[in-house]
Amino acid sequence: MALAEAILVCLTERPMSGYDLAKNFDASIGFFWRASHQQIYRELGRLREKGYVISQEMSQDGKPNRIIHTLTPEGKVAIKSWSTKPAKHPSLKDELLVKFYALENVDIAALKDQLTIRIEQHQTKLGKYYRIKERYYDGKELDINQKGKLIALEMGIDQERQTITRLD
Amino acid sequence: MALAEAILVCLTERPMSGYDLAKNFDASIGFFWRASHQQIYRELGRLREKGYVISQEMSQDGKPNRIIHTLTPEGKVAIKSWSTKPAKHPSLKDELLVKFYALENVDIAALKDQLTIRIEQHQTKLGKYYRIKERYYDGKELDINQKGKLIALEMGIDQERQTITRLD
DNA sequence: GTTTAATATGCAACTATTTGCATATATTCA
DNA sequence: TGAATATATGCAAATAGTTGCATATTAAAC
Repeated sequence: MALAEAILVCLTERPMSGYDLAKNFDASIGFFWRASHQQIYRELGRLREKGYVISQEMSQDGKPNRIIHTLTPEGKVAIKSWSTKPAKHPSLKDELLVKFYALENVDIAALKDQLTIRIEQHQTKLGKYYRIKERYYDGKELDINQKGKLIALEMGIDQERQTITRLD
Repeated sequence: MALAEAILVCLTERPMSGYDLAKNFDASIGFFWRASHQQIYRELGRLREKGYVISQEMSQDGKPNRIIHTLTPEGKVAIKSWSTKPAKHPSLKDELLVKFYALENVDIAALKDQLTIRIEQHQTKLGKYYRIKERYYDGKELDINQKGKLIALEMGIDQERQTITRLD
C-alpha cells in the first residue's frame, strides 16, 4: 500500500501532526494520492509500530495537544526501498465516463449537469495548482527535492488543463 | 457503488456470462472502471438478489456450463436512476507521481525505469483503443448508444495521447 | 451568550478491493 | 504424453477505503 509511503514522503519535509498531514493530503500530495484524516491517523499508528516514525505529544497553550510524528532513519530506508519497486497502475474509476458509455440508458440532461460540475471541479483544482506554483516555486532557487515536487505539480497542471479542454 | 451499475450497463448490450463480463472489463468498459472477475461474480450475486438481473444456466458441449445474466426492466430503471445522481470524483492514486514528489529520497535510476514502463503501458492502451475504434466505429452508421461509447472511447484516446506526450 | 468554525484526535462499522486458492473441461503446442 | 492456455465459476482471507460518530478546546462572529 502506498498510503504509508505517501505519509512518509510528507514527513521528509518536516515532522508533522496527523492534522498537518491531513491538510497536506488536501492540498499538495493529495493531488496524486487522496486520503481522509481517519485513514491517516490509523496508518500513523501502524507506522509507529513498525518504527518508521516516532511520535511525541506536544502541549500547546489554548489549542488541544498535538502529536508530532517524525520520520526515523528506518522510515527513510523504507521509502528508498519502496521507490525501487514497480509502480502500480494508477487506479481508474470514473463514473462519469461509465455514464457516457451508457448514453442510451441514461438521463441526458442530468448527465450534462454532471459534466458542467466536473469541468468546474477541474478548474478549481487547476487554480489551486497555479497558486501553489506561484507561491512556492516561481522565481525561486530550487533544490532537488523541490524540483521533484515542481515536476509532479507541472504534470498535474498539464493534466488538468488538457482534461478541461477535452471535456469542454 | 458503481461496479453494480457498470455491470448493468454492460448487460444493456446483450445478456452475458460472468466470464464475458470479466473480458469486457478487461477491454472496453474496463478503460473507465476496472474490476476483477472475483468482484464481478460476487456483484452478480447481489444484482440477482435485487432482481436487477436474471440468471440462467446454459449447458455447452465440451466447455463448462455458463450462466447467462440478463438485465431486467428493474435493472434498467436502476441504471436510469443512478444516472441522475451526481458522479463522484474519479479516484486518484498514482504511486509514480508520489515518487516524483519525493525525488530527493528516491532511487532515481529505478524511477526512470518505472517511467519508461508507464509510457509503454499507455502506448499499449492507446493501441487497443485505436483497434476498437477502427473495428467497431470507423465508417459505420451509429445509433445513440454506440455514439456514447464512441465519445467515451475518444476521450480515452485523447487522454492517453496527452499522457504519453506529457511523460515522454 | 450562543452558535459556528478551526484545531486536534480517534474508534467502529461498513463497503470495496486485492490476493490466493480451488475446481473442472477442452484444445493446442512441444 | 505432458504442459500450457483458454473457458468457466467461485470462496475465503486480508487489506484498504468510506461513513458516521465521538470528544475537547479556543476564537470569532452574531
